[in-house]
Amino acid sequence: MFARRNTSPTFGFKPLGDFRLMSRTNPTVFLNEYTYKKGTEIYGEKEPADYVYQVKIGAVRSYKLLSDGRRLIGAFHLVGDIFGSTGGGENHRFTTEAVVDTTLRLIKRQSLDLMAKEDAVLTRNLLGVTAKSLRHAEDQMLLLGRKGALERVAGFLLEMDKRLATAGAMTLPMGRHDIADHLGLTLETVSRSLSRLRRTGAISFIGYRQRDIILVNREQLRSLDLQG
Amino acid sequence: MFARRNTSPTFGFKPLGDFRLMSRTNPTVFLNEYTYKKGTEIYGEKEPADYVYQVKIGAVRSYKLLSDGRRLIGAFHLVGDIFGSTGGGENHRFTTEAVVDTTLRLIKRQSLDLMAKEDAVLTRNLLGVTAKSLRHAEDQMLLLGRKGALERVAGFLLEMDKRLATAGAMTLPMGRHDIADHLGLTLETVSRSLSRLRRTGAISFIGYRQRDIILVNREQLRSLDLQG
DNA sequence: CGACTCCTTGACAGCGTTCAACAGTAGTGG
DNA sequence: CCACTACTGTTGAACGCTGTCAAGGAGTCG
Repeated sequence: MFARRNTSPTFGFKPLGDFRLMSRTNPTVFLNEYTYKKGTEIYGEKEPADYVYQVKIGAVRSYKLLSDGRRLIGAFHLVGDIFGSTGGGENHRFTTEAVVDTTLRLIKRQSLDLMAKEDAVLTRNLLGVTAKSLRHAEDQMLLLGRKGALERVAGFLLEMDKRLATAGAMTLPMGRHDIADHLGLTLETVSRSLSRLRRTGAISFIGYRQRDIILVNREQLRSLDLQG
Repeated sequence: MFARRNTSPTFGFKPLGDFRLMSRTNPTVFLNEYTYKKGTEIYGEKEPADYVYQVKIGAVRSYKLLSDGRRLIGAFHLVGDIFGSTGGGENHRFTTEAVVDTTLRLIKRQSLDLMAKEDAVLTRNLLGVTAKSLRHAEDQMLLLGRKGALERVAGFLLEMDKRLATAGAMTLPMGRHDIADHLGLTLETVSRSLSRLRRTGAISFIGYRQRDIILVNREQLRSLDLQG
């Protein structure tokens, strides 16, 4: 159902200094860049975690599957986001795929771990990355456990608005199916919720592209998406 | 609805060496012990995170509320568990309460942070605690987003069985309402699911105490709780 | 142009919630 | 120690939100 071919990543070697995990005492961490075509797998669940990644261009989904095919997308990783860090664990806990054509920066985790043993700054940066993932997961638990469909979709739009932040309108990189599997809904319910938000004037689609969305009334969305 | 009186904790001063976060290079961390009566708050969401805690006796629930009163219990902390670490953040992200009369070990986070600045071992232990919380939250997302009621309850029983591990039977410290708010269900659905598991012979209650449960057929429970 | 993907919309079913009644237990105060 | 009350858990009935099934439109790609 969700089977994908695993295309070899395009190779691109390049030392770069923009990685947030960068150590201060050991600033010469060499980074590779790879480009993944839309839909290709970056790594699989339970595979050894050899790299940590940062999104340079594109978007990534990381998900878990139940044995009968049900899928939950734990997170979308957008430009600038760091993912693949397991917080010390040996294996990945999610499968990740490129949502669209995506370029990633890579750093070997082995060298990272060796450095972290003697580099408190780097370790604390790793802690920061892990803590950020934890905060997101905690909020997502509340959403999945206790919010209705309209609240989930409204909350998702507000989050994407913050993270994509392209003046006025935003273009969602992912389709309805991905959104549904992130919000614990079906794609039909996501579609109906979006239509309802459009009818009530909270959002607006641009032209025929159903992924180009304007948040017309953020206040209305926020009132739908109750906070703690 | 969930209002509780905040009883002052019983004071008990005691240096102890059993805290897993303990630094190797700085082994003289002094710990306090406090006892909280059933139902009392340990700390509130958004309060400054001044301490990290370890459960010595009892059980703790940590939860978030929506403004209309809906509650999601993100985690139960049982004997030995460490909680309250925010992974570097300044404020707590959950409210925590004692589920039953509970004794905790405390360590001042300020001293922890100061030490961690120069102590890579301690920082990596903090990272380990945070990573463990993250793993639990990730599994809980899958449960809340994609599992049915019976699967959730079966999975919960198996998890509690592992963590409580009292030969043969286990005594759940929390009531149906707490279980429901942890699993994203209502207490009625939890009760019905448990009754159904009892009727099908997967579990059994001991005497009249509905919190004393024997997992008669773990294999049956595992087949209900699909894994990835 | 045809096949495919993605999205929307409608009709209907089902799972879990809501509302309600009841029983057993624990807690409280006389 | 008992009576009273509150709390906890179970069960039933009806409702409603979301899922399932199905059809169709619009855009994309070869």
